[in-house]
Amino acid sequence: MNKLQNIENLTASERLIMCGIRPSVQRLAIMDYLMNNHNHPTVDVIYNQLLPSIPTLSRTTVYNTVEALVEHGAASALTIDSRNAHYDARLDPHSHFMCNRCGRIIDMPLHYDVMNDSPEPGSTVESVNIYYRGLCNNCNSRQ
Amino acid sequence: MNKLQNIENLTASERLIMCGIRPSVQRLAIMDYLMNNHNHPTVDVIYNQLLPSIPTLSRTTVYNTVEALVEHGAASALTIDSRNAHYDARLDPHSHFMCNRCGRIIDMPLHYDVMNDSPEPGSTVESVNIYYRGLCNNCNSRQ
DNA sequence: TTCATTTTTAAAATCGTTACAAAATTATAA
DNA sequence: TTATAATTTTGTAACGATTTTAAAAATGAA
Repeated sequence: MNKLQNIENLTASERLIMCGIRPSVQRLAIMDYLMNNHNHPTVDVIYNQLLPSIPTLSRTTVYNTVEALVEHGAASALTIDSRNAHYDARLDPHSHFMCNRCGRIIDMPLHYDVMNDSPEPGSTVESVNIYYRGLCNNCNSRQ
Repeated sequence: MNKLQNIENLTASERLIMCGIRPSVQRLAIMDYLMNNHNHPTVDVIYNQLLPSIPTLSRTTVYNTVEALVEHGAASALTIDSRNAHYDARLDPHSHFMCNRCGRIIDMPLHYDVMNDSPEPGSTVESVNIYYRGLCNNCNSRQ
């Protein structure tokens, strides 16, 4: 629902409520993790990171929650990695780079006005993703 | 290997050879299908389309072949669809739109000089994909 | 032809994700 | 509060795309 201007400054709880998602212990933990770790985690990473603090957590809950977050505009799903989905709580326009060697995903600034493009008259663009691939600095310097 | 200028004008056989892939009946059929059908097919679509003419064809062969095509630069893989990979034999710079309702993938012109962007000093960009998502004209007009 | 190499094939295994139903939790209303 | 309904979480099973594996078939070289 990303309507208000500074949704980026809200707490996890506030963002959930603003997006129409009822907060629960699990949803708060997942939203909070995503907002404080801009590492574009997979479901499995989120699950394993939160397991110590929520020992009863189920993988299904993580799947359900990230699906709800994306559906309600509280986060977005990246398809840059064909193996599995990555999730991102940054809501401002930006793009992504994935290193072909180490798999790390790096945020990049977005220089283009991509939202105004359209494939054919009568179509409507709802979202745009720019995915760069290559070798990151680390992997490049290790020859 | 996409080095020569008009690789787009070559036959399937010529493109395979130029990319260092030994032509076989199956590889030729797959390369030819991709070059003549710009519908961004999945492995399953390719498999089912070619099965009538190559009744012994195996899905594994299609997987192996598209992997080789991508690896050697004779085609590219699209990760726009989280369900499964789509393949594209168009080698000139362009971007893609996927309709959220019907799933159709439409080619779009590329207006930006994305290959010159870089995530961090010392990194190298090997490929860029721009993925638009929304509703196509067809699906929009059906309310 | 014979032998080595490459390619194809089919079946099984893997793995991310989804479906499902029961258990637990939370909200509502008497 | 207590009873009841609705929502959420959980664990297991199912699913489906992809990968692995090993054997069979095809190809190339000598």
